[in-house]
Amino acid sequence: MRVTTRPSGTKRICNSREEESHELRRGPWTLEEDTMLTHYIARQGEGRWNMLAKCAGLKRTGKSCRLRWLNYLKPDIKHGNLTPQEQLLILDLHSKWGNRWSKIAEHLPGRTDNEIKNYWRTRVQKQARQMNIESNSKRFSDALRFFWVPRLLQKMEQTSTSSSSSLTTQNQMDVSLSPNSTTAPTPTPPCPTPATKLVKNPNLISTENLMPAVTSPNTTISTDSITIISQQPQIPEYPKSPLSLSNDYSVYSNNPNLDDHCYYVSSSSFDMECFNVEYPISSHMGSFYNLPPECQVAEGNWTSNDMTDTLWNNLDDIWQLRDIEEVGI
DNA sequence: AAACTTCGCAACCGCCATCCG
DNA sequence: GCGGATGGCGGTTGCGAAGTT
Repeated sequence: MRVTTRPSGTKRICNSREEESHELRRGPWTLEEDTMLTHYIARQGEGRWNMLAKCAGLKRTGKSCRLRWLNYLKPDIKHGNLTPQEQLLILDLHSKWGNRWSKIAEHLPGRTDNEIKNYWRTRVQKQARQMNIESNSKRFSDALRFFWVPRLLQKMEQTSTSSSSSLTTQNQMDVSLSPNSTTAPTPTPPCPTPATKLVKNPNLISTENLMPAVTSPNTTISTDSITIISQQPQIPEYPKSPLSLSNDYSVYSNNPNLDDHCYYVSSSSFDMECFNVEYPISSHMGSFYNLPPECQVAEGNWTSNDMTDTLWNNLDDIWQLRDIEEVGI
């Protein structure tokens, strides 16, 4: 099949079996086309897209109609920016499943695989480029864990404090913790996040034997993992294992019962105002909490080049310390 | 203000799996 | 079992908008 693009936005499909070679439109959909497609699906339902395209009088391929419907016209599609909760969930799920966009999209109601894929490529991978590292590398996943995730959690908190009732509607989250905590050395929160607290749910597994005692009011409980679980819909196969924006730390491999120790904060008792963020703190993370003042950045510019340079330098220090510990020097 | 660059995202493409006659 | 039609997925492209020089 030969395809020739035309300036008019249509292309001629030359097919030996289809000598009538009708014009097929390409490019952006017009309002009229959207209306035709929407009305047709409202009457006849979706599916059989090639047939649908013809019957609806659309000069589009079935695939194009399907894509337009699923990614844009379908009534339950959410438009607009991804919320911090959704972003966090994407980071989480991508760390588990990789580029399985449709699978990830299943856990974000109203969001399409295309949108998530675009988010990853334009935002997340951009960050990796700025840091001059591979987006699928361990270093980058560490960067996500140590800086991006806390940042998103901070945004979530800010959002919740400004509209505390919003959590009862969309995107209710659970935070699950792995037990592999180490006591943080009375850390100041990682930049630029203020300290937040974790709410323990007494109705669920007691964490007293899982979490080291907190040593001061400003101490955050630490963990190597944060899992955000979308509550709607409940999807059985959602992994309950402790999360892992990067999960190759030895503490994981040394703990075969990790799942047993995982605990969940019920969304019904989820109080964002005293929501406790667990920052990933390992024993070598002391330096992480002694970040220089320049790390304290204002809202909105944490991804600037200066910022990433600073963060990156600190991550380098952390990794060096980790390497030294692992090698036992 | 114009030229240029970067960004964000809708849409397309190619491949693969499944369905169905 | 075979082959065409269809649907679904992940990767890529093209273009308008926004930002920068």
